[in-house]
Amino acid sequence: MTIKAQRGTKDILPEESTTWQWIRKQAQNVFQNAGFGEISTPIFEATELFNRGVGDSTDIVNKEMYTFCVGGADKNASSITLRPENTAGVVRAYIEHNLNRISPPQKFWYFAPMFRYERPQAGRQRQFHQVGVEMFGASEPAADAEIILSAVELLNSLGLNNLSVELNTLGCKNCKNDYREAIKEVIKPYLPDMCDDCKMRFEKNPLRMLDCKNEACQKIFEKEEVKKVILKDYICNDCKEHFDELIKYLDSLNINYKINKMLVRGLDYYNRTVFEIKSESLGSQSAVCGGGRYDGLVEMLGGSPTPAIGFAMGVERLCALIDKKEPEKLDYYIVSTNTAEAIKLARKLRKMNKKVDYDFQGKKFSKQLEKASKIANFALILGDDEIEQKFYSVKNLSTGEQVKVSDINKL
RNA sequence: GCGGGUGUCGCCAAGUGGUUAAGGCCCCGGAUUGUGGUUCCGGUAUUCGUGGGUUCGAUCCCCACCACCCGCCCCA
Repeated sequence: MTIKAQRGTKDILPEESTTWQWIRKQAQNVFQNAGFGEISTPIFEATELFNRGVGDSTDIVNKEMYTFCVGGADKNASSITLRPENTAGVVRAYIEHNLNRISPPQKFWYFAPMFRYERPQAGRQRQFHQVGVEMFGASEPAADAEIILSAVELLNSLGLNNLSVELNTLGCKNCKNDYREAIKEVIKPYLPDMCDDCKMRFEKNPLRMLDCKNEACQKIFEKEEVKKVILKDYICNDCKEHFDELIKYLDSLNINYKINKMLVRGLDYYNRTVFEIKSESLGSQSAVCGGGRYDGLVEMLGGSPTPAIGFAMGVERLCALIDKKEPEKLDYYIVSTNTAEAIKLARKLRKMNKKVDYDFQGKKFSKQLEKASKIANFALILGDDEIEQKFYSVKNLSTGEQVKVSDINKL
């Protein structure tokens, strides 16, 4: 039996890697132009970080974590977990390195693998990659706009212009509570008719009921008195103002968005602004980007109270939406019957920062040229005549035109 | 975790309970021992996801497992 890649993981081969490199480069441009610095945190963290950070009531923590006990019977045995998302780790690093000493806002971006033990399907793997940003120390609505803008800018730079942003506000500590209680109150009589998941959500995280796709549950949300509660603004004045201002910014930036009162999101740490960017063409795994504000998280993980906001995009899902990038061709393929000369020439040209390859297996001239035509823009012919008379024959492989060059620096 | 579908070469695929498992692309070699992308010729699966079972005999029938796909759940 040969060994295969683990379920839900895959190899990124050079062919596909071209597209990945491109995405990463676009992200780097867009984010660094906007003042984000790259941050890389370890792929595993103390399990407790996610339990506390992501939240005990989330599916991610309850059933999707890759958790290991290391240290065995040792007294120092500890539980570690492969990160299922990156926000908790970045917050941990922010606190650990006192990054609040930098004058706020502190802005970070990342491109990194994540791990969730889920049933794989299209657009969903056990090891997948997220590209995203986190920003600390700014509570202003303009910060929200800036974050959403950078998400949109990245998507645009990838050629994805038709995705719409869904937007909602969950309110702050105070009004979120009122809202939650009001929902529970009005739903309570119908609870027996709801699905098992919602019965559990009712206790643990009632707002999550709203994005249940179960028909019976949806019908309950359609009921007049329930709808009234959902649509009634429980949001406090501060939160409302925050949201209204954000919208003004988005309008002035001509960013398309749709307000979706049912948008809740699955991670516990969110408050106020939450948003999602979806694509029609991804089947059921339609979310390309998700994010929001998490003003309480830094404090909850032991830092000083610090407002924060961020988002993450699924790189594999982005890949599915954009056209494949062709790998760049070599500048030169050296066609030669003299390997010793070819190798020296290749070295020289590579030092001149040219992309160069050559044959060192003694293949026939015509085979070398054939190879050249597949992978390079020019064939650099270095045969006995050339070596003897000290020149190079340079053949343009798309036009067939061939010229003699005596000085290699003039290539 | 639940429901459904699929599984023949790197890729796309035909195929049948019975001696050697079509074809195309890609790849390799030759025609063309210093001029490619066209053409022509030739080569590449002891094997049909894996393991059992039924059978004189199974790629094709049955069972289990695995992987992938679609939906649910969840999320990026």
